[in-house]
Amino acid sequence: MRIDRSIVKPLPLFSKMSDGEIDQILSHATSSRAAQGDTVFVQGTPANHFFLLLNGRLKVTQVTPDGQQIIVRVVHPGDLFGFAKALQRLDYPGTAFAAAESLYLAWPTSLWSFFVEQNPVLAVSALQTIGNRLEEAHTRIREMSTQEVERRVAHAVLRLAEKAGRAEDGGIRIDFQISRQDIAEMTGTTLHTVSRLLSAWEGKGLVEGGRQKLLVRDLKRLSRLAEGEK
Amino acid sequence: MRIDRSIVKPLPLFSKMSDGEIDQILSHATSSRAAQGDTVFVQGTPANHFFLLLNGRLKVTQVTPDGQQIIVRVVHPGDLFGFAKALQRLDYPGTAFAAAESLYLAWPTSLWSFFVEQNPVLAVSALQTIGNRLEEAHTRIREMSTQEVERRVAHAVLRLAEKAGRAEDGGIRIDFQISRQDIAEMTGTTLHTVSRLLSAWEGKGLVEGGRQKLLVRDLKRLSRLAEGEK
DNA sequence: GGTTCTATTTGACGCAGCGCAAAGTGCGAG
DNA sequence: CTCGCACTTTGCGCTGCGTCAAATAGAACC
Repeated sequence: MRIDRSIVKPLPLFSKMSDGEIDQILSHATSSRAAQGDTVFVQGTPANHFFLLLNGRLKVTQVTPDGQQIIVRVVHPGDLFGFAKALQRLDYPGTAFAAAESLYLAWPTSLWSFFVEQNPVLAVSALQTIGNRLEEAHTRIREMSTQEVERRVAHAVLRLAEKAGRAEDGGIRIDFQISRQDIAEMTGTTLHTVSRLLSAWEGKGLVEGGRQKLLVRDLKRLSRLAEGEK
Repeated sequence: MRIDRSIVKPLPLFSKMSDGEIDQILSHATSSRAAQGDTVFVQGTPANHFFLLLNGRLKVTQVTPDGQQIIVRVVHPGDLFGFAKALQRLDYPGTAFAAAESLYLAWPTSLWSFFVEQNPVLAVSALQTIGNRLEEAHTRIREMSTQEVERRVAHAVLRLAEKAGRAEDGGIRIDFQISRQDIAEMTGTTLHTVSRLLSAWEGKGLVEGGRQKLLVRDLKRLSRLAEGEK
């Protein structure tokens, strides 16, 4: 399968690589399509591949031994994902599935060390990628430790708007299907509380709900709410 | 300043390097001592160095804009810390200070890319290090999302016992000064609740408290408690 | 040995948000 | 068009844990 260089060239991950290097890496990749609801990899299975999302949107979830689920993160186009091998793991720590029709590249994990050692720039980039992700995780921990639910949910919605927002008349549309349950799992609360909050916000004209849909009408006021101003 | 190779050789980070490579890296390092309470770096200041803890124990904290504090992590001997540069940041995201008399190495951040590109094995190791840290962060998020306070505190204490425990007659001593407040900041609760829990546990013979001290008497039962069995 | 400072304990009280339950609604399948 | 399912909304009662407040106890310092 032939993948065109121009597709990945704008991504920060590849920005410092020469055309030759990019081609070299792409020559080992296979591209795949995932329909909405399809899983890309499953928690606990051997981590045989690592991936790059070209298009669409994925949710990565973890299930605890006692059956509770959380959303670890949302994968946006351009993100590397599923590189468990770099985490010194043999299996995937979570399950990734498509929240929208998605297109992604896959490489065998066995090539990871090879790529990194061949191409130190990739190593530095990858390090930055994980670094960012670590920082996101710390942000989430900080929010969960210190903020009440309403602010956390507001922050989560704002991040979604920023990362997955599409301008629309009257606001910013979250560009994939997302349920109250999903938002609850991203913020450590219950779908009931999220529903109540969104209803309240809708009453104040901040957002507009819908089945698996969300439209942010007043970004400014939502931001203020997230910052703790009542 | 001359640092002997044998000090760092047993650390996983250096395990795959040749003596020559290790010497090369050490030749750029300076070693420092921090007395209890000293800060190694401060949140928001330019990240001019990255570090390796040889000895002692550090706490890394973050303060939120509204003055709330959380403990991001505890640094144990052998850990790299403060490599904000790899996180694509120019300043330190937190403050590190010594919870016990500590000894550490420091390198200018400007050498980071150089080291990584010179020495791909280091890159892979560093990636694994951050990967582990990311996983820890996710564990914490998962716990905060799904578990009630008692289990979270139990898990935190168990981790401390594992990473910083020293066998002692009658139990495992946490090997540095740690307050109820610290434990609260590690688990996202208040010092009051932690104090109440520890008192209750002490009554049941699980732990033994003290001012800034903690001794785990019954690891087994504490583990069961952490797993949710009452 | 007393004074002071900081850490810890403990009690009393209140409420944010969870659990439970039931009703409402949009959407896809047929 | 209608049926049925999955998602959402909303009400209500309860409780885990935070907040406020005050007492107690080590440690450090003079």
